[in-house]
Amino acid sequence: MAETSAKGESLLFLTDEQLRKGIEAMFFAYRGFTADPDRILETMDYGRAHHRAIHFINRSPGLTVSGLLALLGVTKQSLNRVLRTLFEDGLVEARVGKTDKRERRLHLTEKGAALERALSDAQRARMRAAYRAAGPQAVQGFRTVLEAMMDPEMRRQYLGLREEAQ
Amino acid sequence: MAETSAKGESLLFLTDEQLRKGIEAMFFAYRGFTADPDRILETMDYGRAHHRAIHFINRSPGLTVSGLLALLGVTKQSLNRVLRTLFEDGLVEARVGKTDKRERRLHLTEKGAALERALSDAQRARMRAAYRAAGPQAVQGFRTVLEAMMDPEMRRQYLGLREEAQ
DNA sequence: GAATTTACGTCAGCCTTGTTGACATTCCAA
DNA sequence: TTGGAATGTCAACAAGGCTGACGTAAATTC
Repeated sequence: MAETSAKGESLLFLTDEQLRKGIEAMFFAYRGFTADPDRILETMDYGRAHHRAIHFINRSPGLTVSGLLALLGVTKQSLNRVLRTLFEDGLVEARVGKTDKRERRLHLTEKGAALERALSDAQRARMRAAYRAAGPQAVQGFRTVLEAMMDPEMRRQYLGLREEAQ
Repeated sequence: MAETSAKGESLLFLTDEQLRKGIEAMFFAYRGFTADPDRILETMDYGRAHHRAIHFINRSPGLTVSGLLALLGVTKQSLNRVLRTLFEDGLVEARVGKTDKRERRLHLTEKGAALERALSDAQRARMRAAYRAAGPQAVQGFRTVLEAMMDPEMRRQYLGLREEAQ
């Protein structure tokens, strides 16, 4: 992949110092990345874990619990604690699977969708500003490097998004 | 900034869908980013918080506690718990400041430096593989977008690295 | 039709890492 | 000399990870 650019021209970008800069960039940028939604969440009684669940349920309506578990990479006990509060507060609802009645298909309620919008609007605003400042070429590179940094299994999840909703 | 590229050519990279992909890329990539050091840390009795402290002390020997506090963005009580175990285990040592004797200048011991090397070797290996696969142009874009995504204060910290050691 | 496996929930307990609040010490600087 | 900065520390609490064990209903397999 990335056969395009002059890859062999110079390996200066692979020095330990360059890599360290990249590592710190990830650290600091991730803080910015989560800062805006975190501010919204803390006014309610939610945390980042709730945000992640809401995000993926919104992205793939009808997602099963085990599907969500695989995406988030946590234990079911941990996820359940979060899901329970989302059910109780009426942000998420579970519908029994049509073909397999053991499954619980997760959907956002109107209220849940509203929160999702608030959270992702905030997060997208920052992302949009960063993208705009950096330009399309940089965005392309950004995505390429991030994708290469994922574990293979996560990369599958990331790339195979479209076909795993119901 | 980034006056270089054809910025006005097309704004397709700013669609909500593109932004959502970017958001998920950050999420999944960050998991990969921390996975290797995490594996090493959990064999010892340490966590990610220890890693972060060790990283920044290594980068800026002689860093003060409050300097580290600012970099990490946590409370002193939280940091202190971590620092204490690092002192006890002989990975970090504190030297009283020369000019200001209230300050405790933090340094890695040989043992601490060894752990730092192990952790950053693991993390750099993944970063290097990603960089190599993506190519220098992509790496440039990656860094540009991440930098734009940081909070201004964090960007200062990130860019002003070199001059804050003792 | 019985046995097993799968999907899910739940109880209990533990750990790390974050938080707030309060208080003490030391030392620099005005 | 006095205020404030740099630091440590005690206590208590919360979020959100984890493991282990157990239960139930539905699907699947033998």
